[in-house]
Amino acid sequence: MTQPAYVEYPKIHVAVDCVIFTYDEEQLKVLLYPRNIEPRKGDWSLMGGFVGDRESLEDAARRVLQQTVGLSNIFMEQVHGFSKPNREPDERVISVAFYALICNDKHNRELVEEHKGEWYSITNLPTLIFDHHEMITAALQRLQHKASCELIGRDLLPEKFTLTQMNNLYNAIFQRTFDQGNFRKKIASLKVLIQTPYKDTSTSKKGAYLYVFPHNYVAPDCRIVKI
Amino acid sequence: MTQPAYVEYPKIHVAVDCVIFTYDEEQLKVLLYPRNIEPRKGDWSLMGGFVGDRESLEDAARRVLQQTVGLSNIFMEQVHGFSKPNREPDERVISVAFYALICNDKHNRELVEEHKGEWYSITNLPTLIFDHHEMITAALQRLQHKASCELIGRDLLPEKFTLTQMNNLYNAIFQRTFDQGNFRKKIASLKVLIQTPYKDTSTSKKGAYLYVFPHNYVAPDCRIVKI
DNA sequence: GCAAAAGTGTTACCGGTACACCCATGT
DNA sequence: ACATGGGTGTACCGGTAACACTTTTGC
Repeated sequence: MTQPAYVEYPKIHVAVDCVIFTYDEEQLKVLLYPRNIEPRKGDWSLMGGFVGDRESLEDAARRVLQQTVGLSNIFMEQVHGFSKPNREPDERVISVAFYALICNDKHNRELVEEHKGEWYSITNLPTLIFDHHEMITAALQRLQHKASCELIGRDLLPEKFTLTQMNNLYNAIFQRTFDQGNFRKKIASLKVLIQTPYKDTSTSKKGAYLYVFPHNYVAPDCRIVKI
Repeated sequence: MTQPAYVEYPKIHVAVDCVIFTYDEEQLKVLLYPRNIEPRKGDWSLMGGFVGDRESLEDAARRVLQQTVGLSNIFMEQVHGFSKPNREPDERVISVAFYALICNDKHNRELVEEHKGEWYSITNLPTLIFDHHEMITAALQRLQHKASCELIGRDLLPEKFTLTQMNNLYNAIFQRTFDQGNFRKKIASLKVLIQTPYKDTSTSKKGAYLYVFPHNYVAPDCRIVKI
């Protein structure tokens, strides 16, 4: 409702924090930055930023991503609002977590290094400030859910990729091993990927066909279980 | 990160809006309130409220629910943050939607009537203010997802209920018809409900056994599809 | 007896899983 | 020729869907 007398109610600092995923060295990785002030100096954190007066949460997240990895037009999704009154020690801040998917070979490495950003595998995260670990956990769950409803990879793999790479990406996302044969059959049954005439011979003598997503690929509706 | 110089950044009004679901007359219903000021006077809205200085979003939603239906300890879940700068015409407000499930026969009807609240079937919603329709859509999707991962109903059905009632609840939530025989088999295979010796004879001559949830029922982990 | 809702049984099919096997090729 | 990763085939199992059937009881 939010009806009368707005002035009676407190205004609050609102921020966004970005869980930036990439896929590199057969691992799902998250971009982290070292906190450079006390308290918790040296602990790691997600990149974030405050929401401006005329900015939506999504706008703010896009701005942070642009400033962080130098990319616009990247996949991004709101995850959850974190709002415990004391979640930051110095000031009341409500923060909304987002996650983003970026191709490992497309982002601006200089920009990341300039701010001392480092990529950590999700299987081996360092100590994080505040509730940032919860944010990553929630973001990963969302990513897993998305990956279980549709074939992802367009935003994480190179433009051309082998089915083995796709398989390994899914292994990394779900932290388990999908059977090679069954995985390939599943992909084939989806009929979304396009096989190119090219082969990748870097990892095998036989060479593996490279595939691409169709340009107009839109994910089908989420097909969750029935009951 | 949200690091230095908080004072440079704007503070913003933050609100919560509650999508309150109930199950009544074989329909999933949402509680709505008429807006009593211009603009959009007479249009319907969700019940909401601003977030206090020392309150989490969840605390604020619980407070609104208490004030609205007179119940505490009800199931409730954060859905999504809505933040377009112009989503409310008069003032910048970021609002986080929640959904809640309440038993139709347990809430405080006088309190609802006092504020002119009315229950609308999700299949027949009136015109709503701002982005409240989006909020309901998003909340319903969350509810469907929850219902597809675990057996819900404890918060929507009476304490004792028949399998037909449960079946109809699922029909209402998913807006489709689940086969009677298959639904019962599925429920049985879950082995969570407890059959009581009592029968409900109000809707059939034969009478249908009443079931209850076990007191310590906790939903199993979400079993989404594999790939 | 009949209508109406509760409850059971039957069968076909599809998709997942496990795992064995074949293929192409550089060394 | 053989090791290596790419790629295919098969057999089984369980869950789902469709639908026919039986049971109970009030009228």
